[in-house]
Amino acid sequence: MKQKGIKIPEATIKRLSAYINCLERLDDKGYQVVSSELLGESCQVSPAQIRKDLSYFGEFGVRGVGYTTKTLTEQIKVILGLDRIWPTVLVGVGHLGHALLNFTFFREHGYRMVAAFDSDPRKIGTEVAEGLHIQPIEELVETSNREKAAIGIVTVPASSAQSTADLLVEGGVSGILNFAPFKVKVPEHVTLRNVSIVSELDNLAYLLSSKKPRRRRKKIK
Amino acid sequence: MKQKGIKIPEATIKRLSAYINCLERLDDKGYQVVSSELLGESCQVSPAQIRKDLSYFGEFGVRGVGYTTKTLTEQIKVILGLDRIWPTVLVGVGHLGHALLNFTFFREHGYRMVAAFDSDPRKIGTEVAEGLHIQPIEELVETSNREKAAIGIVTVPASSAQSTADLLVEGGVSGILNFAPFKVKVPEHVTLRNVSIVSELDNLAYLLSSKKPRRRRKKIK
DNA sequence: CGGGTATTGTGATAACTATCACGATACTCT
DNA sequence: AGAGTATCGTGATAGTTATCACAATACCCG
Repeated sequence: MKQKGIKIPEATIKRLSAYINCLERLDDKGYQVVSSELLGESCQVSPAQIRKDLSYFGEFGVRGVGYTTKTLTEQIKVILGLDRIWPTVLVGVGHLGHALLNFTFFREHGYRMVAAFDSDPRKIGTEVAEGLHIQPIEELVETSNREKAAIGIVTVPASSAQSTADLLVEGGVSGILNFAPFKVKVPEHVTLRNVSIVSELDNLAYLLSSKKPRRRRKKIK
Repeated sequence: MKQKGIKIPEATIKRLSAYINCLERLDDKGYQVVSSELLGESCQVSPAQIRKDLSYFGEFGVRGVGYTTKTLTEQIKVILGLDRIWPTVLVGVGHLGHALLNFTFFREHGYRMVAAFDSDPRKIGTEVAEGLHIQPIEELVETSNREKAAIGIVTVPASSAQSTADLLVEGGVSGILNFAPFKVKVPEHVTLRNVSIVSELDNLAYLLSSKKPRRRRKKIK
């Protein structure tokens, strides 16, 4: 067992999140116990990597046997802090925001969408997910504080990303997940993560253009 | 200058993509020339890191001066393969798919959406972006081949992610960007990248729950 | 109940990535 | 034109992350 000020690789955390999904899938398939090899195959990570990742946090398996699927799932959720409810607000209900609000995975992982905001007056009041009505930006700070929002999701255009982040900070959130293609700045006590969809595509483009020169299969002449 | 079979860190590619955005912003602000320090400040990367990243691909700056903003932007685009058009198809026009189809950034980076597919019969024929009408899944393979699609974006539910990927491969794409929370498998000649939005949020949850115990500011009593 | 087998947990090692420090060099100004 | 200054490019170094190999150990079976 470790976890005493030792720093955990970010990649490990990312994989832990993936393990949850794979474990749930394996559980559905009837595996009550999984080995690191089986889990590794399922989520395309080496068995050693999985064991190492888990070893940062304790001992969860039984030698010679493997891991109890359901138990391990629960334990990883505890590690990631998914054993509690995270009140979450979202700002910017465009298509992306709308998609996130209705993403059932979130609810399953403990994120509760407590409010959604948009600056477009025409959208105010619209029910965007069950029981969730769009509120004007002006109510962001007050509502966030009242609902004790812990996480703010930013899905506004780049031009208003910074002002949105500022309001969320004022609203008392501890973490911000930013989808806008603009590197916002937040006070030190607020944790920030940026998701850059364009960057992912660009990465793909790089791999395609640099790696393998390969031709499309044509009709055999 | 390098770039001769030397492997480039993936993180470098990710940053290069970010540099483009920052450079364009700085250009808008009137900077015709930028130093690694200025650029670094703008995109929150150390100056040394920027120079190192660029050094993998050549020499783009002038000692004592800096980089010509517009030129560097163009050169990074060449590095990433963004100096050409990438015919792209998208499968699964839910909210997320819809958001991506209308994301203007894509067009600016050279991705041309040539087709969109969905399995819902009610959506077929709907114009989802300018000049782009939703087609049935059944036409995926033929259309992709005809349009010489290079990239396929998967925004379908997890349950149909694998079958969608299979069709895209059959349709001749070289790369797949998968947003579904399911680790699809593709033949070796196809490059795959997964984007896990849940994983990003989980990462945030982990940081929040493990790092700093901090209390919400209440009214001063 | 003891040997055989499977599979974990982890220290050691290798591979990768970022940071640092400084030589190289182009522009500026007198 | 030469000294001074700014800033790049990069080899060396430090730090981080993944892989490996094997000791530890729990279950199975006769």
